[in-house]
Amino acid sequence: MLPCMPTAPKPPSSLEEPSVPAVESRNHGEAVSSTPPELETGYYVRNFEQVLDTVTARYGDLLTDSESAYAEDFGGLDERSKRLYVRLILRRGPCFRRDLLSYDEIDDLAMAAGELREAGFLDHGEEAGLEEGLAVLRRPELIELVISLGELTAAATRKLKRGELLEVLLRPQHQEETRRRLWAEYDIWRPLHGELLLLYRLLFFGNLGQDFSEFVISDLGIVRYESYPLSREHRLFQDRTEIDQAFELRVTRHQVYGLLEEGKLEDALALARVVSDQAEILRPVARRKADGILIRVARELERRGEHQQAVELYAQARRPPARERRCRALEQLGELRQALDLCQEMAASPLDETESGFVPFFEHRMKKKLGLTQKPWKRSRRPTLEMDIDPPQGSIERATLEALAERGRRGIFSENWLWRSLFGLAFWDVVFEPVPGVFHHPFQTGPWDLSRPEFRIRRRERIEQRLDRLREEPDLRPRLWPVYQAKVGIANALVPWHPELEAPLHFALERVSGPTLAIFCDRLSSHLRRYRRGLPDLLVESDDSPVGFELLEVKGPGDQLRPEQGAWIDFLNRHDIPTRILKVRWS
DNA sequence: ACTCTTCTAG
DNA sequence: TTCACACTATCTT
DNA sequence: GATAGTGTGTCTCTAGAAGAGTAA
Ligand SMILES: [Mn+2]
Ligand SMILES: [Mn+2]
Repeated sequence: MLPCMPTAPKPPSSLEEPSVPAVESRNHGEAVSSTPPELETGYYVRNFEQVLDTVTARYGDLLTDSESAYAEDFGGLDERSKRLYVRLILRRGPCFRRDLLSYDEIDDLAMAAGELREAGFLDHGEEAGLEEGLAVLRRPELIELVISLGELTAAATRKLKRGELLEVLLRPQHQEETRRRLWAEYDIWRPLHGELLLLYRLLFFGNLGQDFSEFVISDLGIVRYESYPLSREHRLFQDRTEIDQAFELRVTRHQVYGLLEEGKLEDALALARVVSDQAEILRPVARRKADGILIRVARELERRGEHQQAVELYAQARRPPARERRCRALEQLGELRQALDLCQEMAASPLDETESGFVPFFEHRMKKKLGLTQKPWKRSRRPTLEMDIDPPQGSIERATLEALAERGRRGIFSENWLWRSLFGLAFWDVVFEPVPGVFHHPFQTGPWDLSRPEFRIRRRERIEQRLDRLREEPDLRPRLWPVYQAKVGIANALVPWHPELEAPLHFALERVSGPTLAIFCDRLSSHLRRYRRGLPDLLVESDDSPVGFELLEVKGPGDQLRPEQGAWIDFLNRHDIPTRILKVRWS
């Protein structure tokens, strides 16, 4: 791990604006924003406070005293101290060297630090681990420190890398002296309560993948979010238990991944067992997270040949591929009967296409091994086309597209993005409809339930109506093009806006009819997470197709069809949208 | 002096 | 800070 | 052909500063 940069880059000296601003179309060339992006001084404090205030207002009754005090005490600081605290707590740290800190907009760092220390928002980091403290030093200073310990000569340290220098300093016999010298020679500052802020972030965003930079990139127009009314009366977390579970699960996941990285499977397993014990009582969203941890650890157990333990963890996880993996692990254990039973359970109610695709052959294999059948396994056949192609230069899909074009068949690389985009455009207003409880903060690219079956269920009427409309409209352009024009550039989980996608989108809009699109949207809207994968690679013109085009899933040598892909191919053919596998051979 | 990586700020 | 897809290696048939 | 493991790009921004590593 590399050190945090101990420096605080100066704000860029204001560059001279050219008197005649160059005409630059940023943001995908939508209307030129006339406002030169500029943020007021201390903008980051305002954003910070907005998060604290929102969370306090929405979750105040569920917060502990110390959690509430965090926001309240912060509010009591003066502006200077707030700025310093936010500057530091938002950086990687966790420790900083006083001599390398400098912010133009904070006039008196010492005074700010003094107040922060008094209010319990800053310390000298002596409690921090030595490793974290040492992270504030650059390589030359580490060398100096190593030499001062008398362990190595200057010459001997020359070639050592940063990590090796740290290793020397962290040796048990040197730790005490290293620690003493580090804190004697450097004034180290460490902002406190990062863990409380993490909780506030989780409550504000509902995840930890988003952070304060959302405010900035949004204010600057770098990312444009759709505007929708927030549901203030609906909380993402219903009670304290739910908050704790969500938070704990994220912490645990982080720990588990770290442990597995270090090869400490036993410790990871211990954590996984704790998760496993409480998996039953988790609500769906938390349950998914828990399942992810269980599956990850169980997978590692499988690799080590610990199939029995893997089976136990898989048994507590719901989401795919937990059952498939459990079947395979049971097979390894020789528990063929159990494997078959589980497999038939899956057959009765598959959770996704990996499950329904797995069931047939595995069931057959178990029956064969149990002596319940003799028949050989026959794979289901799908319409297939073969083609010889020259060079594998670039992607095989592109090469195939060119080869088809040479034969007078124009097409585009469509895969998942095209159909998701068309779905997103055709249902834009439905997606952003303010259904209660699905919009919690201003930086969402879609409603909270977009990927789940609830999306369809909760908007049943409107979705059915829209599908009916589509079924009446041969030409999609009058409906979708205006949406495209109006919304281009606005962040939407369904719609990527790369400029180079515009041409293929046009190509598709000229050829895909409303009734055809309705077939895709019907399926996608019913359970996006389940159906967003596996769509065929190419959309190609076709004269003898009832819909004017056909879809092709390109398969090179050594690439085989995945269950989700097979499921889409079968589905589309059932609905009279010609879809084939195109096997490519090198000529 | 060079490339590569990480981090920050807006 | 994931997820979907493809490629490669290895073993089995 | 089945399976596991790995690599790639990814609409969750991006220019620029500075450090690390390397080589001459
Ligand atoms: Mn593909
Ligand atoms: Mn393909």
